[in-house]
Amino acid sequence: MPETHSRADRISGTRYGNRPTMKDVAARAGVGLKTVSRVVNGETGVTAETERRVQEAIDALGFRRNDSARVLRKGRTASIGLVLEDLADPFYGPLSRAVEEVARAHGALLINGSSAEDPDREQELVLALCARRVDGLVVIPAGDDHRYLEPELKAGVATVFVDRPAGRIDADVVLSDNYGGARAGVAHLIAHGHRRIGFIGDMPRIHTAAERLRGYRAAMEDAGIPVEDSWMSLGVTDPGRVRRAAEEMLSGPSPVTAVFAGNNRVTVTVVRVLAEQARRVALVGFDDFELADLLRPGVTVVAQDAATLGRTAAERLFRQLDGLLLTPERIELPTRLITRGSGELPPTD
Amino acid sequence: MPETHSRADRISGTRYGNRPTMKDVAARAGVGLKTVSRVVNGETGVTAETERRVQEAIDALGFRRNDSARVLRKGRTASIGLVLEDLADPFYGPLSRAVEEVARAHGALLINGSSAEDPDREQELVLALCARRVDGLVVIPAGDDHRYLEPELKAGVATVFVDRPAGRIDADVVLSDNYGGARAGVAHLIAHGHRRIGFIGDMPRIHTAAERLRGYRAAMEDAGIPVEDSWMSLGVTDPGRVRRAAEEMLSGPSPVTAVFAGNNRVTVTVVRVLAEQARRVALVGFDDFELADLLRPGVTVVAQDAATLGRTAAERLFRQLDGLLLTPERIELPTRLITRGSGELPPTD
DNA sequence: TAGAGCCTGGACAACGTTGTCAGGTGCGGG
DNA sequence: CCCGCACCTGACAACGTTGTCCAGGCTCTA
Repeated sequence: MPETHSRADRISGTRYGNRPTMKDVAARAGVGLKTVSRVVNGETGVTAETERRVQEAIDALGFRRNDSARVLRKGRTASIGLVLEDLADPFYGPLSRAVEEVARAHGALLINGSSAEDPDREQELVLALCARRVDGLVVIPAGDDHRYLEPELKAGVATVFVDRPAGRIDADVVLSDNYGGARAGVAHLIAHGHRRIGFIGDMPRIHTAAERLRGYRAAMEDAGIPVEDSWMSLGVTDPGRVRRAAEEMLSGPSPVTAVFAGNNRVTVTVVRVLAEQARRVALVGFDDFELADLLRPGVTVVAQDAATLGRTAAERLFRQLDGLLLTPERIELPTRLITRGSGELPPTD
Repeated sequence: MPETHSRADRISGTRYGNRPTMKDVAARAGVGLKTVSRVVNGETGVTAETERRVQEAIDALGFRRNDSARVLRKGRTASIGLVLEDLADPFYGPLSRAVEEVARAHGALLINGSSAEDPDREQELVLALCARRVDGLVVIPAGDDHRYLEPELKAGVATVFVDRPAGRIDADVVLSDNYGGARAGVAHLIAHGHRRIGFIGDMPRIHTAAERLRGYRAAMEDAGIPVEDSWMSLGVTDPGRVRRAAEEMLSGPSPVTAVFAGNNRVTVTVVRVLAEQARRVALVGFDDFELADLLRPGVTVVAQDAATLGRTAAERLFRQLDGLLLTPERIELPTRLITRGSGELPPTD
């Protein structure tokens, strides 16, 4: 007989779902069902001898408690859901990990899904998670109307929004100071002598993009600089179009001498474009990214702390679950300007 | 009365767990329980009028099917588990996302957890996922003994290992050609005239690290170059120690003229160290990373495709679930050498 | 030695859903 | 006019677990 069993053996041998249950364990150990339950859950009131017998049966049968059934009985699932835009985006990795760590500390598992920036997909995911009866939700919203969550909130699903506020419902939200950060970043460029400053950002229907745009406008207005339309490119994220947008504002009738990039993906593409330019163009990006310090010049950024964002949200979620939070709040975390060279270049007309 | 309701209202109004059930919907609609089930699941055999009444009750009560109970009845959970090392590592983001996409295409959700490279934590996570009765598991193993999974495999939990093979059990595995990739990378350096080549990698108990080391040794042996101990640094990953290791092999009695970095984190740190050196040292890294092309010189790497790794594994998982795969297999994906400059620098003694 | 109290173990219902099956209604054909 | 058939609907059990409650046996004390 060969030493390795093929999967066919395994499946046909014991059909899927034919896992041993507490009943089977009880039968084998010659005890009652409830006694097995007690042993499995480490409850008191079982003789050492009985416990040994039960444990033996558990090991022999390869029994593992079915948490689905447990959930049904107990009400809580000890799992939380995280809905974000794209797990592959380096900004969300640390955020997700931070949420996971907090969940782990509370004995909960993390289910997560990517909305791909699509409101319908976000809703679909969120509702699927609610159907699974996750105890709580951390949501980085793609859509701007979350009334579909009303029944869930009523039913007691803890919910915290991150990075962008919820739309048309009253819920906790943890976000970065996008407006203040962008404003400071653009002011930094102005302080270094720039007046024709370009802005490349995402669609203004995305809250963060709108706020950063607002910060850009505010900084320009503070300095009394009228903004020309050709300096702004909104709703542009894919590399090809960002490239074109950057090239246009660099070569137009009143070419910019500096660029403010609305997020990390945009920044990276702009870096590429600027590297090809003959003249030196200043750059400040929103979001820090790895190796920004190793580029020549180093890239000056407005940094937000994704991990802290995630940790703060998750902690708030569990405080909700403990019944400690009564009123939805808006928590805004500060950003930090990190100067590395690209934002300190003087204008070259 | 204020327009916003406090969370206290919501919770005390309807206690947690007091969600409407099909029974409630049935009572309100004046129909039987099973009829509600039929409507909710889109089964046939319900009058339009009855369906309308039921739908009305559903909307009025904010009913949502409890998938936990459904799972209990049906046997499958339509969810799969992904256990990896660290979600925050840029290598795992795309992998995780790829797994998610495949899961989504099969109507399944993804639960994931980070093992933090700790075998105990890996086991804890895997077993927790099994207790939730995930239909399948994609595991990037941290440990090297997976016999604890035997009962689960017997019970029919589909399992695919990724990036590193399972230990002491017979299971599907999808991995990159670490040995061949490293060998090609080091051979590339040798072809450019280097003989004193350093290797900085992770602990050899990690399969990928061991394979890459083996590739390094093979390439050196192919060229008839005896390897000196001082050129190798194993089990080193945190930036501080990588830095020290790199500095030592650059300044020792027989200083290296080129470095092969065993993974992306090591590569990045080595780039930093090399940037501070007076003489030019060649570098080839295992794993590609964003912006590698923008550095001066661009960093030559042996690239593996994390997304393909994840997609391949997930697809295989679902084929297992469909009962189509009978024998565990080992699938090895090729790597690709991407030359960007750093690996083509000549030796400078 | 008898009664009280404690400890251990088991029977039973319930969690919310779905599969099975049988009952009831309306309609068409023989 | 009645039978049979198709169609719709609902009662009931079952999924695997946990909470409640009770029975029986033991020890301890008066």
